[in-house]
Formats: sequence, C-alpha cells, structure tokens
Amino acid sequence: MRYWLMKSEPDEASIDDLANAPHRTLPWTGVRNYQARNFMRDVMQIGDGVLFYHSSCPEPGIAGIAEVSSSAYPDPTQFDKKSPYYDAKSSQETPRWVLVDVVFKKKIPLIPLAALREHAELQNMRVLAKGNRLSITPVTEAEWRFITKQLV
DNA sequence: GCCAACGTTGGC
DNA sequence: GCCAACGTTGGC
Repeated sequence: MRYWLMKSEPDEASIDDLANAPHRTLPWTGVRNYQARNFMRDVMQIGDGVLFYHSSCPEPGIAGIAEVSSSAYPDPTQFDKKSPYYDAKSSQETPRWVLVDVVFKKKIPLIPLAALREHAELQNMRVLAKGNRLSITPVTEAEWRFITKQLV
C-alpha cells in the first residue's frame, strides 16, 4: 500500500469531473514522462491512496482524495491521431505509454500549495521540491497521514 | 506572459 | 556518451 500525489489540470479533469464520471472513475490519460509512467507501470497497486492535485490553474493545490483502481494498461490516446497525446513513435504491438484508472473517494476543501509549504511535516514532499515537474510523485505514509488527518 | 527548472532530442 | 538546443511544466 503506497500513496501518491497526481497532478491534473482542472480544465481537463477536475475532482468534480472525477466525482461525476461513470463509476466515479477516470483513466489517467496523457502521462508522457518516463518516470511518471514507470511509477504507474512498476510500483502502483490497486488500492493505493491518491492526493488529487489541481495544477496550472488559479488555485493550485490538493482538491480531493482518490484511489488507484486498476493495474497499468496502455493509454489509448497514444494511438489516436486526433488526440494531443498522440505519439507517432508508439505502436499497438509495443505501446510506450500506460495509465491506471483512478476512482473518486472524496472532495476536500482545497489545500493550496502555499498552505502545504507552511508545514514542517511536509518540507520534504517531492511535489514541493524546487523545480519539481513530475505529474506523479510518491507521498510517504507520514505525509499522507498528516495531510488526511490534520489538513482535511 | 514570464521564466526557472527540468526532460528530450539529435549531431558529433 | 556528451552536451547544446529546444520543448514543456507550472507557479507567479
């Protein structure tokens, strides 16, 4: 059982979109970074906890709690020529990109990025590291517990 | 829109 | 394998 922080641009997929999706589940499409892909492919397991983070928006921060609900499988958008995530170098035979399904758990009052930075308990969070751009980062159990028990 | 920081590409 | 150039992320 592990914990993750997963970034999503709310214009594309917000916590409300997840809550309103069929089965309250969305495939985490569009990851095109090898490190993030490898987390999904090699490390994630069904039931892992997810901090749903809104990025590239007026109020970046943690907007909800979700859970990994599938193992990794090929991201169909890589084969779709009309998709912004299309990858001409990938193929059905040897897919380059994978995704997992994520299921909604709950929406929370937004915890802004600036608020996360105020807590000494979170000073080593990967997502807060200078220059971090990874869209999927591991969260320690201590960080998870602090956020879900003290800040929610 | 700016720009720091990082990831990827490709020539050599 | 090196590294310059380019592209992307994402907060502000």
